[in-house]
Amino acid sequence: MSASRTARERARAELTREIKDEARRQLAVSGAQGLSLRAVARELGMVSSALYRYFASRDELLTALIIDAYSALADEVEAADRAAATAGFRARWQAICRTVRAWATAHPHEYALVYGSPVPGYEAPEATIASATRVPIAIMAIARDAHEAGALAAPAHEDPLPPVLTDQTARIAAFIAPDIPGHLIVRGAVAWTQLFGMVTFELFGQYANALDPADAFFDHTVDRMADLIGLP
Amino acid sequence: MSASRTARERARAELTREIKDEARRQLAVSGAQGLSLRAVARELGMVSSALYRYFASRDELLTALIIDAYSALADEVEAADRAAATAGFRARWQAICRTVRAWATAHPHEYALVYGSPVPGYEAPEATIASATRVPIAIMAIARDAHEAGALAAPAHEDPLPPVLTDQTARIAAFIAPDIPGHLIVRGAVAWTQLFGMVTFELFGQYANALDPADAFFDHTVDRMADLIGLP
DNA sequence: CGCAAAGCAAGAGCACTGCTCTCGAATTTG
DNA sequence: CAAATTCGAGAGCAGTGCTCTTGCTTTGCG
Repeated sequence: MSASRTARERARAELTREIKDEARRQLAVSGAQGLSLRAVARELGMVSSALYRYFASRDELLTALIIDAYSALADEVEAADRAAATAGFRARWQAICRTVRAWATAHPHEYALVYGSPVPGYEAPEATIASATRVPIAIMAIARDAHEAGALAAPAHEDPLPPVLTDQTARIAAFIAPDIPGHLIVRGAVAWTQLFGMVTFELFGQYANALDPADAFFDHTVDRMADLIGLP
Repeated sequence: MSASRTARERARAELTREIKDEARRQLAVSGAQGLSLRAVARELGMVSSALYRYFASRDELLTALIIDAYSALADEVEAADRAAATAGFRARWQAICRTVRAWATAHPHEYALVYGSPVPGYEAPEATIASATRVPIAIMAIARDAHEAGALAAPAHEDPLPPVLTDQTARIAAFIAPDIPGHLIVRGAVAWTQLFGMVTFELFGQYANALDPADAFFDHTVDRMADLIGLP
């Protein structure tokens, strides 16, 4: 039954994996532009048309790679967060930042695939969202934990948020912990944006000839953002 | 002389412009992926090989479009900065931010071309740098002007910078005004990164279903960054 | 003015791409 | 065992970037 089903299905699952692996390999070499279905098939010793039994189109293959990339990054980020759990809130935030940057540096083309320009004219399918939100959720979770522990420093400046932002942060808070104040969500979003803004700028060359190498600026700003959130 | 030279050269310049215009039009519709030399040539009523007299390759056409995009954005940003000159330092910063966001929203594919993933495996040629630095320079100039006017609020936190960062900020300051303190350059770079991080996240869909529409978050964070720099 | 030199568009052609369709062979299911 | 499904192979279509050769036009110099 399950063994008989695996006969074909297992071969299918394995080939699907091999296709993605080979595609990832090509991606790392030539980027999303250079990803050729025919080349993938050639490398796997099959003919190009056979590949369409596994992925209906090039875009579908890319979507699969996008989901995998989001998941791979989130796996590492969550693991780093857990590993730093006992070292304090600021250490968790620093661990997440370092992990994001290291992963992006190690897999620049995969990073570009998910955080760079959307590749064709296609919309990111719903399936990518769940994986994409894991990193910002991990960041917000630090803010929540610090808030619940009463460890957050008093913010410098607390004007009331505009109504739209109050609604949006409340809806976000509902996913993390309902009692997080809106201001804290906003500060988390700023830190999240700053983190990926830095990694993107560094990877895409905007810091060239000025803040490159960006290690010092990165570490300094990570601490700045921890201050902004109010982490001890 | 100059009139005879224009006979051919003017035709050449005009055709070069028409090619770029048509390419920009295609870019706006189908993105960088969909930019086809053959389609551009077809639309202009010429044969594809003739196009190679004007641009040696597709990448060279893209590079030309990149430089134009940087310049177009910088033109608008500098104009907005000048227009807000009398309204104060914070108003200048806000004007720049609004202009960047508006331009990016109006020209998403051109924005993606310059601030998204580097398109092929190609390095941004030196020629792009001059145009690319105009926006960050405009931002740093606000910090410089506010500093020289003695209008900056005292920063919250002033640990000495690490040596690498001191060197880098000193080298940047040399292009703006030598007496700007390193901390101020760093804060300007944070604000600059945040600005483009927000625009990129918004345009590429990372705020979808959470901070979208991002108007309120954007305006709020712009003010937050003005606070960070210390603008009155 | 006339003629060589340079600039130009056109066309054919190469090697490649994503994708479709059909056809036999293998495998799973009833 | 037979029917139904799944699969790989191959041919083929329309399109791509890019090269090279062939003539024509414009330019600049003697």
